[in-house]
Amino acid sequence: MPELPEVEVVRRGLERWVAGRTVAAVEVLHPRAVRRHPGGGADFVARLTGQTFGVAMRRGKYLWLPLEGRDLSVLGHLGMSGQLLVQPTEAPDEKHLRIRVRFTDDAGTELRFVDQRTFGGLSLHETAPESPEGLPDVIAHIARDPLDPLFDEPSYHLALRAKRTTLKRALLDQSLISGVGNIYADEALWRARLHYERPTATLTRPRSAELLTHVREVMNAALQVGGTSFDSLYVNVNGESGYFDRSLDAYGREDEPCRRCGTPMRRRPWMNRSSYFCPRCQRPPRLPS
DNA sequence: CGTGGCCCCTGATTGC
DNA sequence: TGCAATCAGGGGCCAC
Repeated sequence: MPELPEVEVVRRGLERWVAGRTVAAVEVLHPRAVRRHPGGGADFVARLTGQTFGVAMRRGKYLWLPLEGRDLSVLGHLGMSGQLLVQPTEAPDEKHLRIRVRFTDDAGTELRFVDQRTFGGLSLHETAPESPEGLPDVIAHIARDPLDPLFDEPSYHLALRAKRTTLKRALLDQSLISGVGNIYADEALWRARLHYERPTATLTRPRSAELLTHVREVMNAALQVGGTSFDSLYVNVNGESGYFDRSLDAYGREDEPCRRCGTPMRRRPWMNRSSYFCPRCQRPPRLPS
């Protein structure tokens, strides 16, 4: 499933294959794929047709395509199963094709949003006031991600200290730090030898800095692997193909030996999903609240 | 207002 | 073998 590294690969693909192209026609094949668009499918089509895409931007797991000469962007989120593909116009429709964007040029390709589970979608939004990056207004509350050079580390630490919540919740809270999902949260916590239920307020400054380093390292490692395939015509690698699977140390490794100490890894139900951890390397907090 | 929990969706997998 | 239950999980939304 796409987290920050996968979305960045998609962004690079869009920058290469879609920037500067003008929209000739738009088809919305499933209403849920545009549910975040305030005016619905017909309005999405009407307002996007004739516009020209600028260079794709990304923050966390969101990406957006600015429209040239407008304070307006197409905002995209891949959800669990979304893909943005640049396909030859004659390629057969994917089973879960939700949105198609045709262009006025003769490059012979079109942009397709394919999404089996329809957790993701596209929508048009105004640019947030005074945002140099052209951030869409509806994601103005999303924090910068750990790979953003302007990520504010001292503020992040202070926010962690002030919260009355636990570590993994904080890692998944997109208003504190964006781009971290369930998989990379478990990976970073394992690398930092921290338990997912540890209260954030107990983290010292060096400890939170260390955690952040591990978050960045695991994301950069995934990005390196994912970055190998964006030469192709496809804008993204398949988020479900699992190219990073072999490199995972925690996620999905229930009962398998911890790669540090050999203790069987554990899985715990957590917020309708799972947390994987080493019971020896990642000791639970003394007073779980 | 901060925090935690529920639920949207579809296909693969598991269990009886 | 077939059908139902379970699981996957990002994030909006709502209740407390």
